[in-house]
Amino acid sequence: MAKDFSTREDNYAQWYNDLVLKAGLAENSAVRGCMVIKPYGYSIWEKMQGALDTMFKDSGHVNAYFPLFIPKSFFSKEASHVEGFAKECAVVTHYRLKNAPDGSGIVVDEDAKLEEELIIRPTSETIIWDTYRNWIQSYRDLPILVNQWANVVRWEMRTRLFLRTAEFLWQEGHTAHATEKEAIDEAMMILDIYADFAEKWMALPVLKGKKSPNERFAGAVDTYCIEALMQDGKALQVGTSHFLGQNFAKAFDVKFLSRKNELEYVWATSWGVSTRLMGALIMAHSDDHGLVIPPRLAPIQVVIVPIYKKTEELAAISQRALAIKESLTKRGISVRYDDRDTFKPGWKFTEYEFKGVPVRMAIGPRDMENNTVEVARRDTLEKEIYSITDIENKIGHLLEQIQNNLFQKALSFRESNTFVVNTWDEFVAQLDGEGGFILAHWDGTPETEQAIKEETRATIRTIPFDAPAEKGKCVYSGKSSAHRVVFARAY
RNA sequence: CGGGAUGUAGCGCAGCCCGGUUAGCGCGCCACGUUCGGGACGUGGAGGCCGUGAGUUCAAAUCUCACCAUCCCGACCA
Repeated sequence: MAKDFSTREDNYAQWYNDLVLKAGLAENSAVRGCMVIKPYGYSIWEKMQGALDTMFKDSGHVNAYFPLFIPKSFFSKEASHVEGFAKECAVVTHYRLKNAPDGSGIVVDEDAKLEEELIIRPTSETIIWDTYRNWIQSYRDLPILVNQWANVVRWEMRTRLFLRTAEFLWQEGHTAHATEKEAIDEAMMILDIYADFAEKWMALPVLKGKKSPNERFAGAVDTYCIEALMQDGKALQVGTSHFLGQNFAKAFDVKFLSRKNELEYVWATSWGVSTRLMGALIMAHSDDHGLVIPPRLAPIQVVIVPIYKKTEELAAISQRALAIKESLTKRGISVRYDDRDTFKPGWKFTEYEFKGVPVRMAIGPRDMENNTVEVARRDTLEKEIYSITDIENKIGHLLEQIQNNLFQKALSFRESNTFVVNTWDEFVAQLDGEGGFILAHWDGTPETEQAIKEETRATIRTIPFDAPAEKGKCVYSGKSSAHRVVFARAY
């Protein structure tokens, strides 16, 4: 099949990397740890943005934009927040360059040193809560339901395209509320939106739950998350929603007068998903033939390839193809008609397969005679001859079917890779074998979680909301536990 | 930041140990012709500061040192 392309079994990490590069999604840039997102990759991200943005707005949120730079002093106001991010911050110290006196090039002008260094945002809680102080005086100013689409920078040690880059794109929601309950409800509602998006758009089944204290966001009271399982048996955190309590309100002195005329601190949430979703999408569905993109996120949902020997044939085929394209477009399906004569049909087949286009149509002389098209679906690689009557509805249904099939496939993969484990030996054996989600008892202490992590590299991915009550003994300490949690090795 | 590996044409690699004409090969690219229902073939052609910088030498892709970058495995994280 595709040349120069690793298989999953062969080398999973290499397979992923090849896929991203060769399908034209992204590539490494001249800047360490930062990627160039190429047009095809970016168009998938735009689809994700579009769907999420609509969901946020439908639930009452509005978009705004805050600065890329944050004064250093803001960072130290929330103690655990600074501790969590200090080690990975890019810092701006000067604002001017000059020619080197010895003519060796451009150097930093030491006279242009900033009074106070600026941090390039790793996340925007601090600058936003500093701003909210001015926006909030009364309970009537609440809630504030703001989202921002932005880039952030975290100086990561080791980067991987989409999964972990020094600069990444994301959205971060920052809301302010009058009561604790309202803030928790908000954080939970957003988690539902994320889960809905993952399952309905990305065809990616996710577990919803709470993070253990060790895995909690720096500065949060509680972190809720959605967690997915990748094909190599490793977990990927795809989205988080944090209940921040009054931590940031206290740090930035954001108070409001309640109905009872009492001065109270504001309750907060923050939540985000990033271009890491691209990594999740790629790893969840793709195969050894290349990318597989769920129809609802595919920039091109249907590609039509003409097959002809002589140019005279092409005119008639094109007429047919363009008519089909128009009827599909009217039904809201995005179609590309690829009549380039510079590539052969076989080449195009492989190319679109590699790029994960959900449906491919071929129209040749036989089809012209029989009023048919050959339809190939990317998810199963099956081919079928369709009559062109009512083609737009048939293709519409097929796209829905593919979307559902991808979700079901991912779901059954997750189910068959979720294991109930009761002893430490089983626990270790499972991790060293096929991996997957491991349901095990945990005594609830950070010490045990830390010890397990050090010995096995596995972490508690989530404490599922729907975990049934079940008395048991911690796999590590043997102490009692009320329910199972989800362990896995993670990206 | 620790361990390992790799930087030679757009991509994948050979050459390096053992220094010596014009640095090769496959794919891709360009032109023309034959092809076109699963990555076609022929003929001709273009394309290289051998990662960067110092050094050793009459002579460096090749030897030495430093630096930079990338990938893999850890620690950190969305």
